[in-house]
Amino acid sequence: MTENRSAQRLVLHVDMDAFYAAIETRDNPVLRGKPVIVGALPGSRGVVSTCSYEARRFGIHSAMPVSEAYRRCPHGVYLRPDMRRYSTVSRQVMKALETISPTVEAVSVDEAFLDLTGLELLLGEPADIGRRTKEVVTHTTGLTCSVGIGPNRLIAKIASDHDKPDGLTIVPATEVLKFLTPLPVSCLRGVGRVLGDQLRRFGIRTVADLHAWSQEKLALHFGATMGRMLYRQARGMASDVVGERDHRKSISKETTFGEDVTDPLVVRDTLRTLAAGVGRSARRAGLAGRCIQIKVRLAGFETHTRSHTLESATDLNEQIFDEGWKLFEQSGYMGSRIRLIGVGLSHWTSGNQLDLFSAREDQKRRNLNEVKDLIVDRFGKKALGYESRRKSRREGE
DNA sequence: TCTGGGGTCCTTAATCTA
DNA sequence: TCTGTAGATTAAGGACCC
Repeated sequence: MTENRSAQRLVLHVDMDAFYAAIETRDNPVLRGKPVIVGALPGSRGVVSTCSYEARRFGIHSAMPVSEAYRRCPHGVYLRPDMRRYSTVSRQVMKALETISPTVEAVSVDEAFLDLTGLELLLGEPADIGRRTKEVVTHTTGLTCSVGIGPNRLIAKIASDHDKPDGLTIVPATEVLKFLTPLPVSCLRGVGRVLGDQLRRFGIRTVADLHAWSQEKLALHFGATMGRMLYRQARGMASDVVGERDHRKSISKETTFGEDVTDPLVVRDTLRTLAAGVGRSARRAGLAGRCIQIKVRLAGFETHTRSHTLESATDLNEQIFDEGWKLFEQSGYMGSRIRLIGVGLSHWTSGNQLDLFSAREDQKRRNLNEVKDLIVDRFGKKALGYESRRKSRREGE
């Protein structure tokens, strides 16, 4: 984190090029050279996750509504994401990166930071390490990536985005301001549409414009936290620590209905399914949470949340559902046109804070639920019915 | 144009508690 | 015992990221 140390540190950022679309094209050569769009299918509600560079020529980009993408490119190839396959490739990429540096931090399925500090003696100049990283990734996966190298995470990340696809950009510590100041403020972390608009109203369009503002002035207009963050980033100051990511802080599942729903029974059934998904994820991660939150998006797209903190933690499907349904009943949205419903679990509590007896009882129920999940996963719901019928027959004998 | 899903972090306000 | 206060916790909403 220390800025004076930054001069000696070296951080590399790897960003896979059009990751999902590239995997689809690699695995199905017929798609080569075609606009490939991965995300929701045309005719459904949803957005584009990733698209090939051929599709980008039509102005398509990620987060664009798929209806708009289809208008721009009706002859494109539209595919649903296959996250399991992408995760497998992602693990191969991360494994390959570990041959470059022992400190690899996976930021997402298609991005990672590497700490290169001290490796120059072993692997050569930053440019050599960058080229070698790209070679290793391509050799392992058959995919290309873009690499940025800089004195901290911010600069490395902006550098990897600077020359895409298949690029390599190196920004020495002495060149940071020269590299950063001509860029638009939207390249900075935390500057999205809303803050971008606000900054523009003050005439701030580039990092150079931002650089001219004092921290006090920024804090006055954008709040102390944001002001400090903008001030530091405009000077290329950021964390240079690469390492393990913090553990996840929440688990949630949500779904957007194909058409808005007013029937409480449909909402209830959906919430039950989502709660089961949250419970299953929590048990698999060995987590139990005290805070249950629901999310409701109405037809007009306004989104509301309601939450409740329990006295003790849970990971049980039924309890997550019960609390979630209670929150929905109390929310006053019953009978409204619902676009999306979601449920989440957070505020983890470690097991030793639970009352021992109830923890044991909970464990029994957890085990039972886990077994039921496994049976349903592997053999479908019918198998569960068969098991319970056989059990009741045995008990009757 | 008409907006997914799964996350994190920040802000603000109300309430609780030492 | 009463009151003021600061800090923690809870709840809700929003922005942003991939």
